[in-house]
This record gives sequence, C-alpha cells and structure tokens, in this order.
Amino acid sequence: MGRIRLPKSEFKSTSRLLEPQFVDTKKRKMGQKVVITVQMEAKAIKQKNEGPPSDCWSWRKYGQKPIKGSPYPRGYYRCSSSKGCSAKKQVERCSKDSTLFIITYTSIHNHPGPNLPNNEDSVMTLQQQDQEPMVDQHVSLEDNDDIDDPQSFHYCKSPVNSSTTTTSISQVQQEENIFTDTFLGTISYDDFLPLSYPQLMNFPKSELSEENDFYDELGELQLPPSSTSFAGIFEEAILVDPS
DNA sequence: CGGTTTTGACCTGCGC
DNA sequence: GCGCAGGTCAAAACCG
Repeated sequence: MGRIRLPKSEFKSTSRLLEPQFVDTKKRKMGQKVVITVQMEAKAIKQKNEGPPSDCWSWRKYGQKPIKGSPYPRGYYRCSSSKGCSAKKQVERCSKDSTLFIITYTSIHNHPGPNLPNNEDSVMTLQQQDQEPMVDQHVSLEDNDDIDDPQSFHYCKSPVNSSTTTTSISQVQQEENIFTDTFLGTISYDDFLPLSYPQLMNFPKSELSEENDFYDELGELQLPPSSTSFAGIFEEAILVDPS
C-alpha cells in the first residue's frame, strides 16, 4: 500500500509535533508485561483464518512486523474499547508450533472490562477448575469435534521456573518445548481474559512501573471482584519486567 | 459513514 | 557513531 511520506525535515512539522503532549516517547522499555501462551486447535485456527485468539476486549490492530527468526509476523494491538485506554497486546505465533500463540499484554486498561457482570461467573469457573482436574474439561473439548466455538484453545502453562522479573519473550520462545511439557489443560479464553492487566498481574500496585502511574490516579476505578481471586490462575502467566 | 485492517515509512533503543 | 531490529504512525483500503 503506497504511502507518500514527507521528507524527514518536513515530517518534523507534522501533527505529531503539534501536539507534543501526546507524543509517545516510544521507549523500548515498557512497563511490566504479562506473557501468556495460547494453543489453539488447528481447525480453530483455520476457521479463524489463522487469526489470533480473540478475547472479550476490543482490540484494534495498529501494526504488524516480521520478527527476525520467526516465519510469523507479530501483530500489535491496542485497546479500542475505550478512548485513551493505553492497554496493548502483541500477538505472535510460535515459530515451531504454529498452533501456539504468544500474547504479550503491556500497559493496562483504564476502564472496566466488557461483560463485567459475567466476570464473576468466569472467575467461579476458574476457581472450580482450580479445584477439579482441568484435564476433564480438556478431554471434553478435545473429544468435541464441533469447532463451533473457534475460541476453544489450550491454555499452556508458561515456564514454571521463569524468573518473575526478567523473563523475556525470546527466552520464552527458546523454551517452547516447556510449554507443551507443562500443558495443564483447557480453559475458556473468555473466562481468562476479561480481566484487566493489573488483575492479571495481581501484584502490589507499588511494583507497577511508572508507565502505569496513571492507574494510581484511577484508584477509584472499581475492579471486578475477580481481582483478588485470580491469583490462582495468574501464576500461569509470565510476569515480565524488562530492566 | 465510521471503525478496522493493511502496510510502508519513520522513530528509537540497544549492541557493537 | 552506525546499523539493526522492534515498535509506532498514519494514509489508504476495506468492511459492515
């Protein structure tokens, strides 16, 4: 898609600089991230035209880049559920297992999630799964050839011993075999992701990066009851703190 | 018609 | 300082 760009010198005078307060510093170092891996049924991927698994948040794709060493590009999404929401996610596919999606959540939602009334139900489901062997549900979905729900997928536990602060995506990719080795079972993606970033993180607010300072200002933002009961499942996501 | 996706260009952090 | 790779921008195309 051709696009006429101004010469660099002229480019400097575009709207990006007219509103410097909105200019993203585009620092490579982002705040802490949550990395989760999602294994989808091959059929489901086909049905979704190889698209990433969707969650109940509304995401808008704003970029895609080929990643060195990976045959699959990485997609960049930002939350479109609410204006001004800085929540972002990156979706890439595992180079060795095309059914495995690596989703990296950065920043946080500054608004209540969609379908909030359902969140409690979702959490209850998670809690139940915590108590009961998840394999049961896994089997039930595996046995179900009906892919009417293309969002069915396998939730893969991230590397168990990954550092809680320094694990990077590349490290994750290097340990892809661990994903399959540590496969736990299947949960509903909708159950897993209505929760906002800090809920996923479930770590002390003081540990949030300064990028997330605005969340302090939103201290009045009411979190769904799930925020506390999500700890059980959270440990299966990777907390990344690039330093 | 408004929101989303596509896609090439631009920006920036980081390693050397 | 330079080059690379990753992240973002934004116009055009697409879609419902």
